[in-house]
Amino acid sequence: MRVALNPEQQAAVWHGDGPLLVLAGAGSGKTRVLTTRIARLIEEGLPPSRILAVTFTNKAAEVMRHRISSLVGHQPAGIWAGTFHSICARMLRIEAEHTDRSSAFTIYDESDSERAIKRAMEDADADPRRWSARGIRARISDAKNAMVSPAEYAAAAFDPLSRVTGEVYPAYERLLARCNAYDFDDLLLYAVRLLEDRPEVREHYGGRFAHVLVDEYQDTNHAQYRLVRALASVHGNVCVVGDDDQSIYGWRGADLRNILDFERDFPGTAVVHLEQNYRSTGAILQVANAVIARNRARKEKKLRTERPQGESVVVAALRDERAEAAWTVRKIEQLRVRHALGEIGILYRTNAQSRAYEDALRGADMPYRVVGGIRFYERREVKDVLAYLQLLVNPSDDGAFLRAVGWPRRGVGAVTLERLAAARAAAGGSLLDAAACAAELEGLPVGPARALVSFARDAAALRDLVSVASAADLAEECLRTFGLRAALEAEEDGEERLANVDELVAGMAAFAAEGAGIQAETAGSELERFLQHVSLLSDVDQYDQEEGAVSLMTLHNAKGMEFPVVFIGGVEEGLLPLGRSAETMEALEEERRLFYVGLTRAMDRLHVTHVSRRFRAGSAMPCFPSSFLDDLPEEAIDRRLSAVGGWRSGRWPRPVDSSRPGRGGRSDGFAARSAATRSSFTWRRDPAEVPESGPVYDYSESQEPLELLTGARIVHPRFGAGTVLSVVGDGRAAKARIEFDLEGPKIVLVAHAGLRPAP
DNA sequence: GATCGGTATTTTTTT
DNA sequence: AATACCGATC
Repeated sequence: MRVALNPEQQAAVWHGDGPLLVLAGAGSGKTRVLTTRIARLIEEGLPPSRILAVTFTNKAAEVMRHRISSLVGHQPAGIWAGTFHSICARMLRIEAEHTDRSSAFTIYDESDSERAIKRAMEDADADPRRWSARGIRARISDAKNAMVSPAEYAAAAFDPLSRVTGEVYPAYERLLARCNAYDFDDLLLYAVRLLEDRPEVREHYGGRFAHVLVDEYQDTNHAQYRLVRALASVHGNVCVVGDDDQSIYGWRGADLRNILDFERDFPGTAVVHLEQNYRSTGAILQVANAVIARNRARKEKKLRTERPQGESVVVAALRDERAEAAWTVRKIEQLRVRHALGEIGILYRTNAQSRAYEDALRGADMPYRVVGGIRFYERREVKDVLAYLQLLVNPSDDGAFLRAVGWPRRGVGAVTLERLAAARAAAGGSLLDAAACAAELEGLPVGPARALVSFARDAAALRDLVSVASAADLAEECLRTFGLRAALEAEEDGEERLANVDELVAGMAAFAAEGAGIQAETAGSELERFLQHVSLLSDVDQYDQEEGAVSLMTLHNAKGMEFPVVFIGGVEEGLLPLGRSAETMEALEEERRLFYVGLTRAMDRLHVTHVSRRFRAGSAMPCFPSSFLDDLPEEAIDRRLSAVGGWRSGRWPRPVDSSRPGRGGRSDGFAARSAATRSSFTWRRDPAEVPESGPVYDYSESQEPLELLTGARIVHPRFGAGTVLSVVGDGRAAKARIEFDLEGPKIVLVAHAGLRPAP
């Protein structure tokens, strides 16, 4: 094994038994350390099956397996490598007999879960008008990630929402158990329970895995921490790798304390710091370091690079998102001589931002790939087909039943389903069972009863084939038997949907051909394995970096990647940091880390853009440069100003941030331009400046933020013309009190009102 | 019981 | 802008 490693990396690779914490800065070669360490263990004779490697995506696990095999010269057969979720799912399948679910369980994604919550709310008599299923789902998810049981939750619930949640939570749990289903959070939760409550299971896995290695440890939540702790309790050989500066999943329950307290939780921990960056130029790193240095909650460190200073980081101010996208594409065209398109990444905060880029790229005939957005497996038609298949594998799955029975239309509507649910409540069993006996149900008209019985009969017949037929054949059979193909053909935009369904079937065939997911330990039908496989796929897992295509993705999805050329768009107050996150320090710092993650993806060239106006939620919003841009070291950046956008003076007006003292504040919500204490820059005319096209609405003239000051004349789409009386709050929360000429005084939410300046 | 059309509500980020 | 939900009509 010959790999060039620096002394710190070597220390991590050669560290023997006992806990190891690797604090690895961006681009410091942490994946390399992890794979080399595993390769070393294997070369020393440890069977791969005794290693557990947790990665953040399935893709990362795949890459890791590949690298290990090229290091040791053979496939690391039997190694457990995957995400927390897929590893837990696997464990729950194997150990199904120790749980109250069978190994054919369904995995509910967020939308399945929300539907189930709605049904649980009915069971718990929670008023659906008063409480949103979405909100309750989020609460329950938080509780599960923190490993709070329904009883514990209810006991601590005092405010009204918590009380309702406390009632829905147990009903939801019963419903999931009845459906033989787990939601995403359950996979972690129940796996931990299995390990913590069953000594024989814990000893089995603890003994089996001689080494546990976890990547991206800064993004683990409490349940994941407990899982690591339980597995490591037997041998203590746990190696975690992470960077507190790259923790970006706090909103999903990730707890920074896991990494900050690691040394305390695992006594005798050896710590290795990797601060040598091998990825980025000096300028890029200088900018990134300056940005992250502003965070208070972090372990002090400074990444260094031996690479040359390189090109300055370009900061460009553009007029709107179209100009931003056009500018980006122009730049890419210039860079194309030196860089393959596959070396270029465009990153942004929200998926909605991809649209402008896609339009511009398409217009320029430039190939691109978008990671994320509307996911393939979340498309309506794909989910519909999956529901049928799910029902074959797991007939207890009421969610799948409801989805399947509702499409295509077969004369079974809400009323019939209501009666069916009532019958089931009395008799027990699943909705599918109840449907099979629908003929005996009193008060049910013949039509619906017949439809239900025949549906159940078809499902039972197909179910008999599950153990013998291939997944793809079963899918085809489903499409035919239930008339799905015919229904899609009859739909107006059915062609595309049909194509997606065909792609799904092709995917099943490919899955079988690759033998993917075939694990000696996980028996079960091919269909069963396929379904569990796809429900845990992430966007990134389906992403194949292509030589000839630009990559577009959110900053979150870009974690762990690198590109020679990076563009980060929409670096504006309210978008990055997003929404109200500037209001609390924790949220603001997480947004800053997200920006930092984006900056550190770049190897050679980095571009940051912001605009002065952007369409959001249907209306044009004024935009100001992100406060994150305040900290950029002038000597490492190159400012560009397009003539059709940006701010002409070297001063940036922006909404007053009341949480930051020292800025001039006005009660009306906006800083006067003269009060903005920005330093002056020299703006350069940008060579790639975008020519005007089409009618241009010169925003900077007609609707500067000052226009929203008291006395400004505006036009509201519904209420017509009016005069601004006052403005309270800022960003998305800004509310304006406006005296309308015809309707009198009203308070409107600026973000939603779609106000225009009066002509 | 289905379908259509209106209105209300909504947007982070993802396993 | 896009979707979900609700109510009215067929």
